[in-house]
Amino acid sequence: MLKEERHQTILTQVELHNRVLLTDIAERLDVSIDTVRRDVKELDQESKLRKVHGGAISLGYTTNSTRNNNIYALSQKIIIAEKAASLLKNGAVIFIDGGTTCLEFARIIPLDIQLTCFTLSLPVAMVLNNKPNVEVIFVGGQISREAQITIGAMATNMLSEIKVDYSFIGTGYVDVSYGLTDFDWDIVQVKKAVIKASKKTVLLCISEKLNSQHRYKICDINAIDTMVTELDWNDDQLKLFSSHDVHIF
Amino acid sequence: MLKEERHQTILTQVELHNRVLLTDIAERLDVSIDTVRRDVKELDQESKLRKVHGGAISLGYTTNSTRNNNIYALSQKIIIAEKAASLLKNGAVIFIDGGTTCLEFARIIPLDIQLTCFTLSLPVAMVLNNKPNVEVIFVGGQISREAQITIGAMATNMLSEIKVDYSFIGTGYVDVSYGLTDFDWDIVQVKKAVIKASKKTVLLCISEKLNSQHRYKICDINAIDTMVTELDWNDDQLKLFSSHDVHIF
DNA sequence: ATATTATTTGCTGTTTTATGCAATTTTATT
DNA sequence: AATAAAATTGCATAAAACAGCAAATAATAT
Repeated sequence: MLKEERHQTILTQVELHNRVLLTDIAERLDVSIDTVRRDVKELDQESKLRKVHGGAISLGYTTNSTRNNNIYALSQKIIIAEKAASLLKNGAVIFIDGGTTCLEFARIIPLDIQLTCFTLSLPVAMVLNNKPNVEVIFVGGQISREAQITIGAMATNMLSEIKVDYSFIGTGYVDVSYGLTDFDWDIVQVKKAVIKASKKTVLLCISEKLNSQHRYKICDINAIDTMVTELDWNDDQLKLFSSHDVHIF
Repeated sequence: MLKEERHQTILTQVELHNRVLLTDIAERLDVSIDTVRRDVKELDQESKLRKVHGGAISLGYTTNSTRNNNIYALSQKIIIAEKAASLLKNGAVIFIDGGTTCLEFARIIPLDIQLTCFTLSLPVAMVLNNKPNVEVIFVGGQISREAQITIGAMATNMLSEIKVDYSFIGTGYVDVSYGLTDFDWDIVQVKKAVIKASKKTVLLCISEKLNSQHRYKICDINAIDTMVTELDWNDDQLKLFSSHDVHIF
């Protein structure tokens, strides 16, 4: 039996049951426990699973609390959040969207800056509420279970009655020529309302979501005033956006 | 059973019930109490929960009262919450107030009951959002930092446009003859609006807050339809309320 | 093909870790 | 203060991890 086959079997078992015992694997593969131990050690070093005393567990199984997306994506979001935070001005009235990138942005807001923040995201509101100099105003309405934001007529209604200096939206899918899109109609509606309610709109966007589209349109690309990504843009790349009135950051 | 699995089970139980007894866990996992104690100790050191005498409690219950180090300190609130939950009917449209007692109530709502819940409390909304059969509608407005609820004109405005079957309010200070009071004017305003928006009002109240008053009046005692406390009331005690149209539970 | 080298595997003894039990101390409640 | 429950401590046992070694296997060079 080849090592690679064993590795494959172990990974399959881990995915299937969320956990395995070294003794079970050793018996099933008919190899010594030491071999299994060495296999699991390697797989652990390759970050394919997590080795624990007596066995191994699936990576996804580790925590149910803070959705531990991959670490790489998180670091990208933090880069974006830091860039966006540098745009903040004292005393501003802003809006912060839902989603993990915007949550990261909310977390990174300095404690000494004075802001009035509208939001429709429950986690964002919780985070902002711990900033001593931020006044939080929550946009009410029906709560979307997965997204943890308010959606629906009540939300768009309330949004139609407010005006903010800057909105920071973390919307999904951006195509230079077609504009911003999303796959959820309700979410598209609130995002449209948010953009309408803001004098300037800042888009927080991971580069991998560039040049992709979904079912429903939010707005044209030039409805965005500033786009923040994790990249350092060179002139060639910037040219793509040159015809649109978007500031790339 | 791997240690990691036990940890996960313990954490899940803590999230669900806010508190667990070491003896319960030991029985459920079929390990000795010492093992459970060691597990909980580790989880405490990892800040995944808070270990207390006899068990563990969920974080977020950092009630910074000095001697809240026993597992039964929450029991009054849980007794009230359980009583109140028994009043729930399938399909009802209800409102849930802020505060720790109401949060306890929200947590204890059975997973299988179908409800539409309005709330103005961020923690309550987060909890309800994890109940598969509860539709959550958040009352928007300015967020009160300490209370973690919405206050102000925006909130009372939105409340004036809704009507619920039952509201569960966890207001502070109750005096049989004078009525309900509180020391925060803004909170009094929203509570008044809530009572107005509900066909029936249920008051969740720890007995120690009975017969005390504060600056601002919320309503008369007979504006309350049902009062839930942690006590078993005898006839003598009930007589106090006999002249008012309040159902004591 | 054969010899040489490198890698893998299983075994041994040792060390570490996990677990349960009993005796003692601490804590909470009446 | 008295009592009962829980925490702590020390200890024994067993399981697992580890390190080193030698045989077996695979890879490579000659």
